[in-house]
Amino acid sequence: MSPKVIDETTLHAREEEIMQTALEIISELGVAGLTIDKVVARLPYSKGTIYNHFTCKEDLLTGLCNRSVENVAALFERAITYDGSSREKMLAVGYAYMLHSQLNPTEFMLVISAKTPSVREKSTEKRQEEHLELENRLLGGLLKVISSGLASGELNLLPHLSPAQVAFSLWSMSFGTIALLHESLDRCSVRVEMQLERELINHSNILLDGLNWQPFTQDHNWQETIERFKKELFADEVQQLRAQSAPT
Amino acid sequence: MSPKVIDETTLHAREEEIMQTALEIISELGVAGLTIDKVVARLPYSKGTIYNHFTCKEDLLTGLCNRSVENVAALFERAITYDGSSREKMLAVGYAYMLHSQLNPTEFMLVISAKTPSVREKSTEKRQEEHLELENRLLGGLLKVISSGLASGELNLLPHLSPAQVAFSLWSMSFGTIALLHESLDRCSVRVEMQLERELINHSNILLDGLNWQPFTQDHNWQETIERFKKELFADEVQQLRAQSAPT
DNA sequence: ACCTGAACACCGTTCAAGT
DNA sequence: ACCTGAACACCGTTCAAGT
Repeated sequence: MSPKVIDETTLHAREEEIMQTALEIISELGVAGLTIDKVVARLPYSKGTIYNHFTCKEDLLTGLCNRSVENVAALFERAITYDGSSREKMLAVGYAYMLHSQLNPTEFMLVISAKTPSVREKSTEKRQEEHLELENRLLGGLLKVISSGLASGELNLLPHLSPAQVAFSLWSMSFGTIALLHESLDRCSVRVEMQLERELINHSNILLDGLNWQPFTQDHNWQETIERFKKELFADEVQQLRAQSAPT
Repeated sequence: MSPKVIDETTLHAREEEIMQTALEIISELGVAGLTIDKVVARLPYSKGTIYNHFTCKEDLLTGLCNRSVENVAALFERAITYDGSSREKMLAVGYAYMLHSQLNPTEFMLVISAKTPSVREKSTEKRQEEHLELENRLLGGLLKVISSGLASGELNLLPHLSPAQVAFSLWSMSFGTIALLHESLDRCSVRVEMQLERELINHSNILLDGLNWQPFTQDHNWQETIERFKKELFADEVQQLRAQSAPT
């Protein structure tokens, strides 16, 4: 009999199905609760088939992580289309990052775990390279906004700072703020009084002032800018977030 | 026969021994490589005894995390004794955090993992409360420096920012920077050109400028301040770091 | 060429038996 | 009162047998 060959798109759809199921399990039971047995139990495939797609559990985690970073990149690319000053665009990117982390708390956690050496070391070379490419895509968006700020004269860098360093400072700040205020992390008494949206905007403004990026915090109505983000860029996401936090 | 009662200090010493062994295993094999079997194999106690000290594996991880935060707190308390301006003291705290993360990369990773819901949920109430206390001790140090900056007039806050928010912005920035440049995390092409010490100082300076904390970056020789940190505050730690990175 | 699931090795946790 | 380690349930991974 002629050996059956499964076409690419079926394979791809199944991979997507496996990842979606794994994500659901992690949302319910945490990363530690993810088990290949449980994935198999929820799908019409056998263990062996899962292992045809992912070489090991960690490879599956890296796959999920990449899927999430891809969604973030798409959101960033939408953010920088905002019709406003370069500093507003930069803030839009930070806001997009925050929205994504709120809408997908499990995925945000996952990206952190997937960077852990124990996960990374076991993942496929292929999926690791894919991850680097995706991160570079993220940074590309930031660098575009930084160049346009420099070109327009709104951003006046101190001489010792490169555009890449500026991008990195913004990334560090956003990541740190979101990670520490992430709902799935412990709250200490100081953190409980913090609201993620408010603090992220505060931190961004402090940093952008420190970078010498005009208009400065006092010279612009940033609350109005945020309102425009919500309407013009992220209407769908904001609605999802409201639906999610509203009690049934 | 009179039942034998084991005295407190012996128990405490053994707990320390268990944690030290667990930390060594994690350094060698990663968090995922930690196994109670492996701990037992390296110590003269049985499985049951380990479970007398820690209710489960996650409780042991939280114990390790707390031990690490305690060391950070001690380092912070040393940092704020620096004989200089309030802004220099603040920078000293950030520098202390960075030094700790470089000297104890495994512990830094561990603190992140221990905040993960899957770990936290299984830990003892007692150890979780201990964790909150320790974090408040950390923040207490920061708040002291902020008050003294406000008192001396070196720090001029915009009206909408509270001292707690300032402390939190500095914490987020340092945490984000260290986490993203941490040796155990993935490097993407932009990150490879970054040096942790240089970037942490850059980021702190940008943030402190943005907070309106004098003297500003251009008005002071910060490299000199760092050199004084190395000599006056952290001579031991800097030496350890050199010994660690020097090839044998 | 691809799928299946029994089989194996390993690990967290418990607890009856010992001192 | 405390320790021990055999025993159990569960999980990641493999691979011989099937289609």
